[in-house]
Amino acid sequence: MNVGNLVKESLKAIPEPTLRRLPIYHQYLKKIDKEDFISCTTIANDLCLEAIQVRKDISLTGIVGKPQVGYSVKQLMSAIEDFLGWNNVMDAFLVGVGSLGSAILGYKGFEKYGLNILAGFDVDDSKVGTEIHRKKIYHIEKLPSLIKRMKIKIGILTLPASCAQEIANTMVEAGIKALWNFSPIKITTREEIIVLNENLAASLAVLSKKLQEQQNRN
Amino acid sequence: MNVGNLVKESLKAIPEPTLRRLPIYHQYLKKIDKEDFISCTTIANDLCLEAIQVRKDISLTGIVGKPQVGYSVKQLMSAIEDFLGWNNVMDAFLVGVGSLGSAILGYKGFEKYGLNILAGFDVDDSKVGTEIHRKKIYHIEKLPSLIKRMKIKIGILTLPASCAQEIANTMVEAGIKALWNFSPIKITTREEIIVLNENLAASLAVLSKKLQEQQNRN
DNA sequence: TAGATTGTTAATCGATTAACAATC
DNA sequence: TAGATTGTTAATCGATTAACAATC
Repeated sequence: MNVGNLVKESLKAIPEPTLRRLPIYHQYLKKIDKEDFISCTTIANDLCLEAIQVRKDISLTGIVGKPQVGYSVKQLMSAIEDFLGWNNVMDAFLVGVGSLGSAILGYKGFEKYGLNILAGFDVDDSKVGTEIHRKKIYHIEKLPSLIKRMKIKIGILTLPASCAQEIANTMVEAGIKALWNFSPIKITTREEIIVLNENLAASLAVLSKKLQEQQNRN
Repeated sequence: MNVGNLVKESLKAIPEPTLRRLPIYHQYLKKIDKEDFISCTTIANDLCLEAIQVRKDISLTGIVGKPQVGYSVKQLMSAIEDFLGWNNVMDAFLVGVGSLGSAILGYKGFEKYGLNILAGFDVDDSKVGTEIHRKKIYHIEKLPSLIKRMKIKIGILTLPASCAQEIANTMVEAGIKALWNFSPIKITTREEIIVLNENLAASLAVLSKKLQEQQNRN
């Protein structure tokens, strides 16, 4: 692969399915890091995937393996970390400190994955001013000014359906560039803003419909 | 469409992207249910989708619209409910009553979406015997016998990476047919078991990589 | 009727999978 | 060297999108 291709390659967006599998490879490699080298066949077998798919995903991170040997586990892990930006931790605000919001505030794993939740926001005066899992909770009124002052780019929404879109709009106006939305409603914004809608009802629909289909088959 | 096609159609699995969008249409329709009829163009515009995609999704639920008028909002909502089985509530057990597990135990929305979490399970003796959000917490030892006795088909995993696979295996042996996994590791099982892996690291990878790409573009 | 909308068949696009050459 | 594995190009498959006929 020549330099021209590399440039072209880097301009092409990475397929979303690949992005979703890379952390799974990393989680898997963590468990088996006694081994020096691993082949994509082994990874695929253990994760119920196709070897060719693993190989293609890995090639997108830019790492090269050794024929007859496989990939260096260490090298592969750190290539995934670099590729996904886990070494450049980004700050985020979380809005809506209900039970799901609190759980996410307290999740220790995010910093390893490049995300640092700085603070939480809520309208509930009994929460404002307290700390939850060591993160300060501010009144939602302060959200726009703090987003601007601290140049926060990522917002996490754990809000009721009724106000999620409105608060999302406020945050985007204040300069937020990416929204991770756990509210039970789809958030829509200007095209250039990244929105990732995590919809529990959507996932549950997949689970229960597949279960129905499975039960009907027998 | 004749009866033969209907039968053929019902045997074909519904595409997963469609299953994920149907609940989003429902959440959207709830907000605007003053209107009698709605066109797929309107739905698509409001949800940033393509009209043809909405039309195709809707057609898979079996509902028919009226040319020049659109779809009856009421009819469409109840068709989605029926199609996704929201009227046949299924029981589930949740394993791992940490902060995420507790949040999910307490989420009121699931019953509307056809899921009733009956109880929680944990190894922590300070939790066993208590109630969290009105759900009893049992020791994980009792999991297999209760799954068998109550014929539970759905398990929700909110466990640390270190024990998630092992407990999943136990549950499948006891008769669980579907696993909804929030643990930070991919769960693999026998082919006929439905597994839905919700991996926060995977989602975060999509969000942060897209944000990187977006920032590099400018 | 004219026109807007649905329903269906065909074309396109992107991800997965297959085939095979390159490598150690 | 032979053989196992990677890397790359081509084929396949499924979802999205386009085109257009059917409908009220």
